[in-house]
This record gives sequence, C-alpha cells and structure tokens, in this order.
Amino acid sequence: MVQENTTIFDPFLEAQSKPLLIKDRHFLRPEYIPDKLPHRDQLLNQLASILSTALRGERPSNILIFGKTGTGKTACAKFLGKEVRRKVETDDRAKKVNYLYINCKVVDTEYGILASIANHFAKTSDEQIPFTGWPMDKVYKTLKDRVEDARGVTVIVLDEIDQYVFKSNGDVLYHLTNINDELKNAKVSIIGITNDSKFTERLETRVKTRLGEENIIFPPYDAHELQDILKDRAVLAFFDQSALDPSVIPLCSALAAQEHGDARRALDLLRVAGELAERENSSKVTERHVHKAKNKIELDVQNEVIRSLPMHSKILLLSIVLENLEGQTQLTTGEVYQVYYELCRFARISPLTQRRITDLISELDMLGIITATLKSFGRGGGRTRIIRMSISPTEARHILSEDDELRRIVDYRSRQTKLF
DNA sequence: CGTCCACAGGAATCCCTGGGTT
DNA sequence: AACCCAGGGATTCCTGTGGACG
Repeated sequence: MVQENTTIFDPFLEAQSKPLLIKDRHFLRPEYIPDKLPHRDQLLNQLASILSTALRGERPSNILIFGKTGTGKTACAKFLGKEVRRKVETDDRAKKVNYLYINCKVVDTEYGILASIANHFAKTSDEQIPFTGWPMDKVYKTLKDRVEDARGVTVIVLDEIDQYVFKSNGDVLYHLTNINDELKNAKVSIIGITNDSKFTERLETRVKTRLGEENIIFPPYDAHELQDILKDRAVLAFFDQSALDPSVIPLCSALAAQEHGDARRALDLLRVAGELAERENSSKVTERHVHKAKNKIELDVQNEVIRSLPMHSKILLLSIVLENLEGQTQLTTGEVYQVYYELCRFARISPLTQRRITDLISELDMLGIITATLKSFGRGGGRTRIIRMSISPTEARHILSEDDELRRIVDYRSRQTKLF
C-alpha cells in the first residue's frame, strides 16, 4: 500500500505545493493592523488632535471610545500608539510619551490591571510584579513611583473596559483618573474603549465625569466601507485578485453589514471562504464558498464555546440536551437540576447546589447556548425559568461526548432505558 | 384579595490556589 | 513554618415575586 519514500503526509504536502489562492492569511486576521485604516481618517484625526497635547508635555483629556465589535476601535488605538512612538523617537522636540495598551478581557482584575501598568515600566525581570501575592496598596504605590520616575505623559489604553467594570466595582478607574493629583513630574491620561453604550451608567458619577472628558463614537461600517477594507486586505493576502469571484467581496461585506457592520466578521468570512476554496482545490473563491464559510464560522464558534465550558456547566448542558433528545424541549430549573443531580451521582461527581446551578444557567443563556425566560405558573407551578435550547441538541451532544469525563455519562439515559 | 408555589437572585461567608513576607 | 493577600468558585442563608388558585 504505502510505497517506499512516501508517507501519509505526502498527499497533503503535495496539495500545498499546488498553486494556492492565499499568499498570506495573516493579512486577513482581525488583529493585523494595516498602515491605512479606510474610512477612519476623521476619527483618527479627532483622536490625534486630542493626543497631540501629550507630545507638548501636557496631559490630554481622558477619552472614552464607544463602538460595536469590529468597528476599528482597537485598530485605531494601536495605530495611534505606533504613531505616537514614531513621533517621540524621530522628533526630539516631542516630549516623552509612554503609550500602553491593556485588554481588560485578558487582565480583568484590579490587581492585574495595576500590575501590568507597573510592569510596563519594569526594566529587569526581577522588577516584575508577580501576578499575585502583593497587597493592593503596595502594587499601587509601585505603579505610582514608576510612572513618576518615567516622567512625561503616560497614556493608558484600557480596551474592553466594560469587561472589568462588569466584574468589579471600578475602583481602579477611580484611582487612575485621580492619580494626577499625586504625581509631580508625570501625567497620566486614560483612553477607555467599550462596546457597551450603556457602560457609563454603571460608573460612579465622580469616575464618569473624569473618564468621559471626551467621548468618541465609532459608527458601524456600512457595506461599501467594508468592501474597501476587504479590497485592501485581499490585495495583500491573495496571490491573484482574479481568483476572487467579483461577487465575493460584496457578499462578505453585505453579510457582515447585516451584523451591525462588523469588519472582523467580514474578514473572517473572506479568509474562511478562501481556505475552503483552497481545500477543495478550487481555482476560484465563489459565493458558494462564502455561504459555506458563514455556516462553518457560526458552528465553529458555537462548538468552541461548548468545548471550553467548565465541567459542571457541561454536565448541566448535557442534562438539558438529554431531556431535549427525549422530546422535553421546555424545562424548568427544577427539572433540569434533578437530571443534573442524577448525572452527577452516576458519574461519582459531587453535584453543585441549586443556587450555583441557577448562575450556570444564566451563563449558558448569555453564551447563547440556551434561552432561559422567566415565567410564573402561579400557585402549584411557582416562578421559574423555562429553559430551551437554542442550538441543535444532537450537535451539542456530539461535542460534549468529546470530553473524556463526559463520555462515560452521555449514554447514561439510553443505557437506562435499555435495562427496562 | 390573600395565599402560596418554586424558584430568582442578593449578601455574607468559606475554601482553595498561587504567591508574598516575616 | 506561620501567616498575610487577592481573587475565583461554591455554599449558606436569605428575602423577593408573578400569577393561578381558593
């Protein structure tokens, strides 16, 4: 069967050596920051005019940036960072400016945010603040000292800032917006980025006014603007533009425009469509590939969410799935908890309390895996949430059975019924 | 109109982890 | 070795509530 000098890899490697469509998919990734940001000149200028005061050694106003996902907020913030650094390095008339970027979805605790700001100024590895262990006041003091030592203006970008405030009370923001009162030789200004338009409502008034000295709103891209973005990237990413069916870019743009003008989604569609076309050894990317890409992306995202669920959430989801497969498509919290409890006992895992499970149900709801709506059935039924699946139970079951812990119990029900 | 069901969901507390300091 | 500290998950205890039933 297998010939000498050939391995099972060869067919795939051979396919790779054929003329491919994509030259470098890196340019289609959302995290790639291009040199030009189409249709964002206006906003960039606005931001630049605010930040230019920093280059003169004055503290720029704090800025709050609002905008849905994929409207270029992060790209613009990083782009500005590059430009600021370039200016400081090349023009000695420009005053010292430190520009640092923190994603609050990654570091989402008070400690983490303060520590990573301070660590930005750490010169050696032993100056690094450990990611846990120190008391808060010590972290804050080191941060203050280092910013003071660094002199000049420090611009701190806090991306997805709502993620942090959502979990904590926002004390860090209070400290950071007030830190200037305690600094003599340095100044700090904050750029907050959020996709939650109601974000400020959750802030204390004193923080709200400080942080929102300037508000900038990033509007969604319309289909035409998305097309311009995709065209720019396609030139970089594909060998030959004629490999793209003329209707492909407009279609990707139109689909993404439907979803609140998300550039990230548009790029994903184009990239995945290209990858699918390559895998089929097709010489062209067509509309059909885009539609396939759309389905694939949606399914992949959903499955990845399930895979990364903590164990008890998986068991909980499995209970809902099993009930659904038996025709019970509307369940109450109590019913679900019973099944969950059974499954846990079967798997010799100690079950969580119902209180905890109500929280996990809310989480699954927010993830879009299920919908849980509050309903009251009056006396005898009480007030509970009715839980429905918003994804395919069969598909969910399949993904759940990939888990080693759960494989033992996914068949629990069918084995039971076989016994009787 | 009051009762009462079956929970929702807030608050305080505990436990554990990963790290620090003394 | 003994103890401090932040943070996340979980538990315990609790009060609140929409609406069918009587």
